[in-house]
Order: sequence, then structure tokens, then C-alpha cells
Amino acid sequence: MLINELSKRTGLSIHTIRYYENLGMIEGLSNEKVKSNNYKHYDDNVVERLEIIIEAKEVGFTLAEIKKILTAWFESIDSKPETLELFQTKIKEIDNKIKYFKQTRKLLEKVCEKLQNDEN
Amino acid sequence: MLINELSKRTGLSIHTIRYYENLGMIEGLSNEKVKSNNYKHYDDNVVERLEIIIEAKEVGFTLAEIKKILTAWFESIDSKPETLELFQTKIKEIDNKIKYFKQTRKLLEKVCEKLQNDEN
DNA sequence: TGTAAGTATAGACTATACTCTATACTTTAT
DNA sequence: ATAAAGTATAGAGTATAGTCTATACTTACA
Repeated sequence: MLINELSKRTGLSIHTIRYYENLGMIEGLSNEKVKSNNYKHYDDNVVERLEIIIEAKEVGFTLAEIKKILTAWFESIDSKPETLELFQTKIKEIDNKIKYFKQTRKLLEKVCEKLQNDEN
Repeated sequence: MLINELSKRTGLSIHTIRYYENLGMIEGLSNEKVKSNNYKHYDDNVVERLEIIIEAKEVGFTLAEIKKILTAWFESIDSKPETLELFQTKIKEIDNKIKYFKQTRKLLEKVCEKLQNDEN
């Protein structure tokens, strides 16, 4: 698929996709046989990678961190112990964040209750 | 307390605290009786506000959103229905995020397993 | 066949959230 | 009394993550 379809499939703008491609997080390939243009083709793997990017961003990972996740997951080249440690640290961070989330959720609920009482 | 102690109590840099103060998220008061300086004094309420800021930032709220939370919580002036709706939406967002977190946690665990297997 | 839509590349611009620097004044410790 | 440390203010600079614009070329369709 070309970038337009990829954009529609993922919900990301064409600009954002190209931004990620420039960062080396995904890669499209131009058809070697077609010499008249340089249009890049993206396969389902790229869709999968973009979905992981979206999900991991949601959780607060930086693009640099997500790039490492993708490399470890798809390329498996980067099997250095540091990378493993990074991810183990990140898992702990996620557990911590969930705690924060629950605390903040409670705070927000209290705020809502307060607002509703003040209304009356 | 002065800004230095506030910084130590919260772990935030003096610069960051002033940045938040400029945004109107916290407020220090200069002692009216002392005319020789303009040093601002911060009370425990400011510590509490900063702790809420830290917690809410962790959860991905923007400073603009956090400012609204603080206003609703401490000043209760902003009891417009829009604000209530905003927070109710945010609670749903938090629930959604927790789902994402759990998914990403699973992905990371799989990545870690993969890395550990590749090592052998 | 021409014109609208799609694609590629580079670079400028924006928003958010800091972070640092410069300047000037005040307080504290020796 | 003076040097070091603390404080205030304004404004410049940085990092991250886009977002937009300009230019140029290609393709698709009426």
C-alpha cells in the first residue's frame, strides 16, 4: 500500500508517518522495477509497527524508547543486556504508573463529587 | 518557606517552580511587612498543589488540564458544567489508558522473554 | 491531454514543558 | 564590611513531537 492508504489504516497523518520514517521507526520500500517514481510501498508489518507506536505512546514512552522496543521485537538484533534491563525497568515504571493512575482517578472522582455538590 | 525549601520538599527545581507560578498554578506571597525584599513565601498548600501537579503529570495530563483540576479542587470557583464534563471524560480516559498500560506491559514482557531466549 | 490528486524531500514553524542565562538586588556568614 | 549564597524577573535556548509549506515530479481520470 502507498502512504495514503497507510494513513487511513492507522489514523496517523501522512506527515506524522513520514516523520516516523525519518526517525527510522518504520520503512517503506520503493519498487525497484518501477523507475519512473520513488513511491514507497508499505506492508502489513508497517501497520503493525505503527499500531505498537500508537499504543506505546499512549503509555508515555518516548519515540526513542519505542524505537528500541520495535528493534528488539522485530529485528532482535539489539539483544544487548542493557536493552533487556531497559525494558525490565520500563515494566516497573508501568506498574508504578498504574498506581499513579488509580490515585489520580480517585482525586478526579472527588473533584467531580465536589463540583456536583457545589452546583446544588 | 522560601523557594529553596519548597524546591527541596517537592524535588522540583527552582526554575520549574517559578515556571508553574508564572502559569498561575501556584502562588507565593511576599510578606507585606518586609519592604526591603520581594521574597515569596510558600505554605503547605503550595506543597500539596505541587504534589498534585507531579502526580497528574505522571498520568499524562497537560499543565493546562492540571490547572483546571487545581482550580476545581482548591478554589471551587470554576464549577461550570463543562469542567465537570471535562473531568468525567478524563476519568474515562484514565480507564482507557490503564487498558493500554496492561497491553503494553504484556508486549514488553514478551519482548523481554524474546531477548532472554536469544541470549542463550 | 490537461488538470486535479498523490507522492517525495527539505526545511520552516508550532506547542508544550521546561532549563538556562543575565542582571540586579538582598541576606547571611565570616 | 565583604564575599558567598539566595531571590526575582525577563528573556533566550533546548528537547520532543509533531505540523505545515514549498517545490517538484508522477499518476489517474474526465
